[in-house]
Amino acid sequence: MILEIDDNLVIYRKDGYYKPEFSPYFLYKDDQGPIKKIWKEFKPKQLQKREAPDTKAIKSLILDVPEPYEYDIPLKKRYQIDTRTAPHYIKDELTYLAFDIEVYNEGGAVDARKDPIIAISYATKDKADVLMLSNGNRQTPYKSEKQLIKAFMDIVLTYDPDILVGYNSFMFDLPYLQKRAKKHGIVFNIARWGLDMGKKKVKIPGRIHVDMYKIVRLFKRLGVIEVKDYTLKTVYETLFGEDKFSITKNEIWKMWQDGDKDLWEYSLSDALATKALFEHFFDLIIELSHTSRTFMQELVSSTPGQLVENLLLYEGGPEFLIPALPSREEVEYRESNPIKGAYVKLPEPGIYENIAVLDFRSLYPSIIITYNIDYYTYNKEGKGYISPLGHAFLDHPQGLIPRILEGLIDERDAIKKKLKEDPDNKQLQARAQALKVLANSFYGYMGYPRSRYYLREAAESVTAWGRKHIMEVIEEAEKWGFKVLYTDTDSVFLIYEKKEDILRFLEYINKKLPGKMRLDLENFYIRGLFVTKKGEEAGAKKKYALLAEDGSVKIRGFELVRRDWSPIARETQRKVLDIILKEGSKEKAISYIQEVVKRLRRGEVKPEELVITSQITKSLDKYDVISPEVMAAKRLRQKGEKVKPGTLIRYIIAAQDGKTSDKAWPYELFKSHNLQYDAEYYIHHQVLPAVMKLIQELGVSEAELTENIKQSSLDSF
DNA sequence: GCGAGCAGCGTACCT
DNA sequence: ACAGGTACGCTGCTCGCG
Repeated sequence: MILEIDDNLVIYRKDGYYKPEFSPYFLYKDDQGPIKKIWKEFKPKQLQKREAPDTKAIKSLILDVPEPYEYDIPLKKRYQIDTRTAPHYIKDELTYLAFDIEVYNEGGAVDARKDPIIAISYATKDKADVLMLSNGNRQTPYKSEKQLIKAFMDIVLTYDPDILVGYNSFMFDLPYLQKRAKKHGIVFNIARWGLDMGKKKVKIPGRIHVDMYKIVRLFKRLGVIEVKDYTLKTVYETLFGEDKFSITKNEIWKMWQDGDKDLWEYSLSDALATKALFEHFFDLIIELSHTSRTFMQELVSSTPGQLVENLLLYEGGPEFLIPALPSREEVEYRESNPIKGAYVKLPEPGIYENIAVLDFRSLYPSIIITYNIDYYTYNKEGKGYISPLGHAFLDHPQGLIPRILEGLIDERDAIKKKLKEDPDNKQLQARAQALKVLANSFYGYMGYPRSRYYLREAAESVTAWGRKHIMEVIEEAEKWGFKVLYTDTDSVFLIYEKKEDILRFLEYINKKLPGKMRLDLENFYIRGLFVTKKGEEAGAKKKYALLAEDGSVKIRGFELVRRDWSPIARETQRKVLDIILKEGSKEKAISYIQEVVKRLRRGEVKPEELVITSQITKSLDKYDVISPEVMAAKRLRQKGEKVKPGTLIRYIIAAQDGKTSDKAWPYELFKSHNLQYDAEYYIHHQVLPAVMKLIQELGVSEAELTENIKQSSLDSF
């Protein structure tokens, strides 16, 4: 079992490592036809200096070769393609150790130059412990930070795990350990064979380093999980539905000084939670690795686009000529010419009964397979399937992406069958999920400007066929006498009288659909709500709530699903939606809203309920417009906190003069400065906007509600 | 100098 | 750094008024 292949083509197994004999090549055409040229023969001097041929260097050296091909394939990929080497992990043979460090810091940003490590926790399959640094109040075996770090190194080297698991360990724990060790004149080395770790990147030769933070971000992009932020606590709690032990981070230093047992508990809980996350996703990590032909170490730092590319290179490499990566100019050109996407029907606002939701099963993958849409089947002479935009795709031979997609979908169907007999089989579940998320990523990759296999004509044909098919369903449904409430991309909302009519309609449509395409019943709903756009008569797209027969409520788009709205507004909206869908009581909805307004005016609402969360996406100085989250972020930075792209800012609007952004304070500062919240802001900019459109559908006018609110505010004083 | 109206930016959502 | 379609808050500008 190969654990990892690094960029220098060193192959690591559990029992050792080796470097295979391998001569990478590129192709070029001349009068004689295609010729294979070995890289190191081409310009020996420049290239043999390096362990790994640098594809960029090669590219610049072969510009004078007529029609060069496949000169930019990374060495590791070239090796995988030519020797048919792909990951095959065996779960039961892999050992792992999760870990986490705590740092002493009395305020401001944590700084490796001054702040020592005070605790290191770890957890393996059957053991967990905390190594805590001694202090005046609590004696432990670790009298110095140096001893602490060495003890942890010993634990790793003795347990000898194949996989080292952390949470944000790429960016924090491992570099921090390295820096602190260096300060004490030792090398932090936990490699398997005594090799040094990389100077820049954190590398642990012989082991796989899995940073669960990165995995969580990848899984979010793949649509595997849904989390509101990426802290270990949030992710753990969303996944397992139970509270994780936590403490206030800026009290860690004090807790350590006091010898507080809760710090020990907290440190342990971080290692245990990291381990739990890893174990929860272990099967899926392995299956995604297998399916995308991506070794686990690479998978950890991959994007969905890379996974798709790896699979395409591996499957197509030996047979199809691999297209080169696009130049910067080409990427810019592609970016400035986006392709037309899906069709969304404008809904009529209102409350409806008896709604059936139908949707196409894997719409874009099924279109790609059915019409054989591919980089290699695109035909300029107009032969084959003609898309609604007039682009042609040969009906045979089968293209690379259609072939791969069909393989993924067929295998998934086979696994689904097996799962019927063995429903609790975790490995099969993970395999089915891996196949699904990968299949769903291909359309995006076709239209991804940096893709090797980008083809505008292909990507825009996929969406054009998608629009055509959904339009046809709308037309047919109307012919059948159904009211078509709403459609978005691949789903159709119909109002029905008898469920049986819907089933007959489905059967009729499916008989007419070509190839792999299929329309499914998603569910029947008792009641549904569509609202207007703010301040307009027209319906709002991508915003609705549906009450299913089992009492569950499906909510899309509303403020209550958005993290950049405060919990108080979201919770009030959720409650009002519930009242509307389940009871339809105007009075109850109004009195609930009044209660919330009163609580806000009386200052009874806790700060946690007022926190608005928003992400910073670029460097703080690059913002031209200072929005509330940017202002709050600047206040954090002033205090010494690091704010980078990707940082989530949690802020509260305080009662003071000025623009909204002037009043935006980071949650921590809001509390430590003993600020008051701006009740009127939360009433008029959060709670009321969130519920107004809902109760309008119940026939409550804005005047009626504000009148009630004025009265309720009088009552409260 | 001031408020209303609006464009553009920015974020997070839906499929 | 896999796609496009959409809603909506906020800032900061222009404009009309005086």
